[in-house]
Amino acid sequence: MTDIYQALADPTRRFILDELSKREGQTLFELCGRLAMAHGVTSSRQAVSQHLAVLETVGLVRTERQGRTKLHWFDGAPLQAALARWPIGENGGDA
Amino acid sequence: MTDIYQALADPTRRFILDELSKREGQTLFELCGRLAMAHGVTSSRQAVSQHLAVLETVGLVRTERQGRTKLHWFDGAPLQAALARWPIGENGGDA
DNA sequence: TTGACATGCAAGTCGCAGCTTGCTTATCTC
DNA sequence: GAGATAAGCAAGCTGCGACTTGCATGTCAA
Repeated sequence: MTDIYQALADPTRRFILDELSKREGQTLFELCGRLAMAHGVTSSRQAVSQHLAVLETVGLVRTERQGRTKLHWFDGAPLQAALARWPIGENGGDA
Repeated sequence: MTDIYQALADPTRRFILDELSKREGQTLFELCGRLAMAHGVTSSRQAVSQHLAVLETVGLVRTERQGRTKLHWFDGAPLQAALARWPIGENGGDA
């Protein structure tokens, strides 16, 4: 339903990826705090949770349950495939 | 208003980039035809025009007027910056 | 077991992106 | 100039995505 491009379209989700790429294995609560601190994101816990679900669906975030907490990891692999779709940088057309 | 990630979120806009990266300097009408042929995109001329405006705003498409036609070029440079935001592939965390 | 903590689920609301419709502008040909 | 072609503009409609609200589930500590 949701593809990786749509997942990246939301600013909050990009901030989440920022935080997860800086510090892996964060819980939902930890992430909410860091989003507020670093990016001024005031989203509620549920909102962040839904964003994480989207990111997990498209493979940008991997998760692991530990007791009553859920840890989240960033996975940049899907980005490579997504952006390899078009030529980057040099396309000696008119330059 | 619109950033590059939001610009990439729409499937039709991605098809437009596909076509423009395959064949540069296309007009709006030419593009509409190719979108229909190659991707089954049935969007109207106005819809495609609006998509092109978005792509031009974020720098993924460059244009040049020639008389009563307007030619469009794909520019992949903004993709590079968008990519560099997160680590791709190897991030020696837990591997 | 009880209470507190961390997360999940589901329905409802609201705003905006994408599309259409109709008209207008600009350029070329005759 | 008149007509045809290519594109631009603006207002209105509609569906979907992001958020909230309320409650349910599951886990740990006492």
